[in-house]
Amino acid sequence: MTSDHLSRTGFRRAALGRRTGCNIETIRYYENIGMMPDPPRTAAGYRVYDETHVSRLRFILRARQLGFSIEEIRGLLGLVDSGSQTCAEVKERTERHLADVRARIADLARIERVLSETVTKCSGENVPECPVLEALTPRPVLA
Amino acid sequence: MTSDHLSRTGFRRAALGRRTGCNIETIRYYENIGMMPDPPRTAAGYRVYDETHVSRLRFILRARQLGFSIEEIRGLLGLVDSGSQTCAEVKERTERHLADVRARIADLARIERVLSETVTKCSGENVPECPVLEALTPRPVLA
DNA sequence: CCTACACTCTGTAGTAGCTACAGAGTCAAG
DNA sequence: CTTGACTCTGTAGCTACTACAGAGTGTAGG
Repeated sequence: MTSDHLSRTGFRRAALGRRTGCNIETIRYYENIGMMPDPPRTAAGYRVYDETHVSRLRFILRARQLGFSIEEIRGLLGLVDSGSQTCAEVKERTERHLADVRARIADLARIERVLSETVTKCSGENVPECPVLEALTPRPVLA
Repeated sequence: MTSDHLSRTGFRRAALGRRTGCNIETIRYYENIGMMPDPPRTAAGYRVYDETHVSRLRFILRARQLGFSIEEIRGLLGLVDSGSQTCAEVKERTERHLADVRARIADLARIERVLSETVTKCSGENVPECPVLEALTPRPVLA
């Protein structure tokens, strides 16, 4: 690695992955779908990253950790990139996402309740009859 | 539709879909991946279903509603099909799945907490500064 | 100078669980 | 004999990655 090819602060994909905890294939994926900018290249075609890429990737990763979809993140990044973001707009988007998260929790909580209630009815013995299987086997409509 | 081709109780894909609330493409998908048996066919190649298919499909759909994965359902069906199911075995599998559901709830609850706490800090005004964006923008390590 | 090794490049395929479509065939009723 | 509703098949699309093959690059050690 010569300092001709990588500027004093530049580094490559593996280093970006190491600094952010991101899989290096994922970095390329984010570039392909336009979430990360196409970085400059060395003469040999190697990507060269700097601190701006670290920041942007961390933003994306943190948003993913908070359950934002790629499209939601793309929207947030678009606002920030254009400098047109306002707290009002971001708050609204976050509240929409939050509603979605709460809906998913409600779904899972319903599942959790049914499963845990059913499982308590299980004898846990070596018999073929099982309340779980009965719950999965809908009874005839008229019986 | 002649009664030569469809036995007295037989019906086709759209009818099976209607009776179970299942998308007809999904039925074919379950057959392709071996969750549903290949049904008999008419001379023209049309699938012919009966009540056994209704039961099995309802089992699958109900299990999906309870969050079981296709592979988990395949396992349960395998037990039932071989007649070797015991309450002990089914209970164990259900508890493993339940643990998974609870882990997913915990993940989402953590997300919900962070998002809702952050959103309460939002002024919601037409200013560019936003606590949500700050939460997504990791501060420098030494500052 | 050569080789070994670590890294990078690209395109592509696989994961889960469906869902949808194109283009062809079938069947019964009007 | 046409219309319309159904069916058939293979295949592609969706989300968000992850992994691999096969080729190229750059550097350190011998």
